[in-house]
Amino acid sequence: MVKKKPSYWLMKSEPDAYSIETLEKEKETIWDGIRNYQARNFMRQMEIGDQAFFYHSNCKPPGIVGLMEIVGKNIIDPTQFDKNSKYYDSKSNKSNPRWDCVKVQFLIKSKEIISLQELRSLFNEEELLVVKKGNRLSILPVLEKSANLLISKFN
DNA sequence: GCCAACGTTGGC
DNA sequence: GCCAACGTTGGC
Repeated sequence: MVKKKPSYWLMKSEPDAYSIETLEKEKETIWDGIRNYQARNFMRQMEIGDQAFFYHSNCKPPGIVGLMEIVGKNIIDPTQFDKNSKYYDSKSNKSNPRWDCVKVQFLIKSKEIISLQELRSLFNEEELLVVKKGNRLSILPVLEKSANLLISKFN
């Protein structure tokens, strides 16, 4: 059987909420709390075996800190039904859940953060969407070519 | 369907 | 804290 080439993604998280260090300890997690349709739809496009760069946002400095692998998909986000969660969504219902997510597994941590500033010196907006000013999407696709360059920067 | 008001993200 | 860049909501 021929194995499909993985696609690459970038997933943002504020390190105060969930960091690469936490993922390294826990080994895997479900990427819950996504409440943006475009970001959700990107997760639906992901396939098992795809890889995703872990991006620390809203911190100093922001940037790429590691790499993960997609190990599960179409997972109902449980926080949408949890009234105590900040991600509770009163408009979602269990017979037709609005929010689902993927499960990710820790692969590697970058020796040093690849800061947004450095990313801007390496890529233009087309080569890596996260360098676009004002880009608020928390999940983005990454071109294979850009992914290869990024991975080579990890050591 | 339009659009104003409002909310959120996230860099700086 | 400021603000740019959107996404969402709701009146009409």
